[in-house]
Amino acid sequence: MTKIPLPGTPVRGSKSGSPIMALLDLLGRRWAMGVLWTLCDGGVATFRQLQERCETISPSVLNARLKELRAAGLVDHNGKGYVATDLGQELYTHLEPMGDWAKKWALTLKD
Amino acid sequence: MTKIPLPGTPVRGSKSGSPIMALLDLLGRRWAMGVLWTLCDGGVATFRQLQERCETISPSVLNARLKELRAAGLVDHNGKGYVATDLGQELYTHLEPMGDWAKKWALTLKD
DNA sequence: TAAAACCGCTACGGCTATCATAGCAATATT
DNA sequence: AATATTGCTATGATAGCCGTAGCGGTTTTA
Repeated sequence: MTKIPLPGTPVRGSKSGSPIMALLDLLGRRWAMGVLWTLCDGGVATFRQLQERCETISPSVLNARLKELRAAGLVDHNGKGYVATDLGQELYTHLEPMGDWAKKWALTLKD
Repeated sequence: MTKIPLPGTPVRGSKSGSPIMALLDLLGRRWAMGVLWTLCDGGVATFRQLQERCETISPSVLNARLKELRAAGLVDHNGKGYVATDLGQELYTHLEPMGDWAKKWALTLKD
């Protein structure tokens, strides 16, 4: 079982666990942002639906990321499936503009 | 040598390499956002200065991330040291608000 | 009521990424 | 000529990730 990075506990880049470093540690794991993105972008989803939406994620990693995101209060599981919490949605509003930025980025790289 | 995720090439979560998935793959690597953050937040830095600022990053990983970020056009090296490009700075403007958000997040988790 | 499908996972073995530490060749400084 | 600084690279250990298979439980279908 992996250690879950939370503010106030030692994380990568900050022994005291500064909030931003804890966040970057949390999100800087394979599929962490992808799962949050997929969940916010597509709405409620069961474990297996999430798996499908992510196309190539393995269940063990999906499970690990979900545990972390839940512990961080970004994702929750109501009886029906996994959902982003208000906190998670709020973080997503910062993530979302990166979608448009990425398109521009793709064009820039063509030259 | 690791494959560098760029839009248009197969990446995690998208075989066609959709821009956002390429970006999430690029940034979803250990220290990727941390390096960009540290560089933008603290200004130009030599390899070793970056290493110090990141506190616990190993030179091999720093080197790997720098290669990727340079290939992605987010970071560059002028004779003096490493710098974020205009593109990199622009992406950072989307990253930066997460700093404040993270502080709020830290408070929320205390309850 | 029995079969089929779906639920959230977990186990496994193999590969890749990351880690900390040491050190090297080249240039700049003293 | 010696020292310090530059950007890395080598190494060997550990942790993370991958794909596949499948389990025990609930819900839906025939």
